[in-house]
Amino acid sequence: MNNNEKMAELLLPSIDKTPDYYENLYPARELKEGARVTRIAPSPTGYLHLGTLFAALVNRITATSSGGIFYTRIEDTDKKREIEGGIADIIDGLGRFGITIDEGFTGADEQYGNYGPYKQSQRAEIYQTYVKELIRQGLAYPCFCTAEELDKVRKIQEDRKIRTGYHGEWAKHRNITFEEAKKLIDEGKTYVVRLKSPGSEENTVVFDDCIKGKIEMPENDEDFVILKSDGIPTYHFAHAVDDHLMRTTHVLRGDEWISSVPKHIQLFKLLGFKPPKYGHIAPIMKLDGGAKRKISKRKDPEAAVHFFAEEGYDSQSVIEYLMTVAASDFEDWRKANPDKSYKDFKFNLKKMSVSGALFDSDKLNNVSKTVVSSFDSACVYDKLTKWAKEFDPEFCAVLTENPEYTRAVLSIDRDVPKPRKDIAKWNEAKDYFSYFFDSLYKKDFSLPENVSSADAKLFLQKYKEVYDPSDDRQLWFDKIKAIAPEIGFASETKEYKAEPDKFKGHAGDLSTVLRIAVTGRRNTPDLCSIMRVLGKERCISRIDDALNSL
RNA sequence: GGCCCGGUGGUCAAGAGGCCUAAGACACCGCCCUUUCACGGCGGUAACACGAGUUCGAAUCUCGUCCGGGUCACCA
Repeated sequence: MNNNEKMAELLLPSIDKTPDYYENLYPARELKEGARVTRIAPSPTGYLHLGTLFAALVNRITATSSGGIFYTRIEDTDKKREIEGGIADIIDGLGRFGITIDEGFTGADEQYGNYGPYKQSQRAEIYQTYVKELIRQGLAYPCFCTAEELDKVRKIQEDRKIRTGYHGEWAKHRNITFEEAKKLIDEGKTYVVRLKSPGSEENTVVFDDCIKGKIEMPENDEDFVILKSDGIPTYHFAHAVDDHLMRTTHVLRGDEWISSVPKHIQLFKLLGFKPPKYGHIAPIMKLDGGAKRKISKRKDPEAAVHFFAEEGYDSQSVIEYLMTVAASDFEDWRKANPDKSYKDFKFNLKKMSVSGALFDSDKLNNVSKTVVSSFDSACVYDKLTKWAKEFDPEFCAVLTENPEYTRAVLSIDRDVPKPRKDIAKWNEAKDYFSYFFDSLYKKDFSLPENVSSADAKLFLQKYKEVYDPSDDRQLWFDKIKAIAPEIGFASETKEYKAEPDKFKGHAGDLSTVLRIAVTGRRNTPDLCSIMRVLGKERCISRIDDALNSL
């Protein structure tokens, strides 16, 4: 045994497998030419974040459109930051947004597939096998520096204004001998394993990013940590081993990773792996004061995807919005294919924005109105009551008290060829539909400026006499038109516009009076339909109420 | 500070040396349609960060300046 081999045995005595074992265990995937294998590798340190959802979407659609595989892997190598229920929240969250998972974690405790386990804490032995091999080849070594020592070194480097980090002559244990290591271990000292980087800052590494294009950076010369003192690898090392063994073809991740690519490429090379294609996704930004910054879990409510559920955005709306952010040509496609699933869109990573886009809630609302307008009333009933049940139980009780009635309310101007685009999120619904429910109804009889209270009363009086709930839309309005001239209003808007001085207003103003009397507001969907749903009794009583109050 | 990346209307963006007198979408404004509102249709305000250079010609290529973002852990 040479010294490297002795070192390997000293540090990882219990590892008895070799990389070959795993290479055979996880053979190349049999997929058709061009199929892309992608993944999302969240760490369960918090709840599902907008950025994670966005990355998942991009990975998902990249796999889908190439006939490939999209899988999930849990990166739980940092036990200190892990939170309870984190995995479930992330995986279930993706499910709620319709992101299907082909392989890997499909639930908090469920994993599926031939390339597992898909949780890094269950893969310690695999990583250690590869670390052992690196040590054997003299490409990794133990480092016994404490955090304090490392701090001190960095201070010195800062003072001397030289590049900080554990590299070159600053790599204290780079050439540690077997005997020295053994002595320190026998003394009970803890250590990490570092890569013995053969790189030099003088060299440049070039890679072609699927999203950002060609990027050049200095080669990595830092002896970064690959195995932490607890025997668990760092992200960098786990990424190389996992994405190789799981046969990932495209690593599409947040662009905060871009600066570590030289490390990763070096690792792949040293381990004898073929590097995947990288694509670095620009973050979704937010305006804070005057400054643009990455949307943050801690500061921004909309960073946690849960926020959208609370607001009552349909998951489709959020996905649709995210697609417009992901692909600059998506909106044109959508216009041409209004009824297709976004999954049929030919997604091209090259069309992705290179720099971060500001989160635009106006745009989200606009997109969402279109999405919601495509739902029929039965669908809206289900979605709305489901939302209300969780976030506004009182409203839910009101909605479900008489389901047939609520369905009729929801179908107004909806189950028609050109449905209204008026609701973006369910938390707007309570106010929007309030006048249909006596317990929520708030009367407000403020009249338009050109209608006197006397004329309004006169009109309502006359209208009551001819009101018939069975009238169709045409007849309904004809009756209002018929009354108009009797109180000095024009029957036709054109008439009024032609000679405004001859009239007090037009029939439209009178319909507004009726609208105010019946619904307490000036703007509503089609009043005739509303009155029909409201029923004669309620309409008459509200008109009477208005008559008394005006 | 070092290293990366990026700067086109308020926002998202098309744009690959002449097709740019710079698309489209959201927001905003006006008009039309109209029982109100919304939808829809038509129109409008509004942008190539700055300075040099290359070129017959630059939003597009080069350099510099400025500004913004990311990253420099036993975190991912």
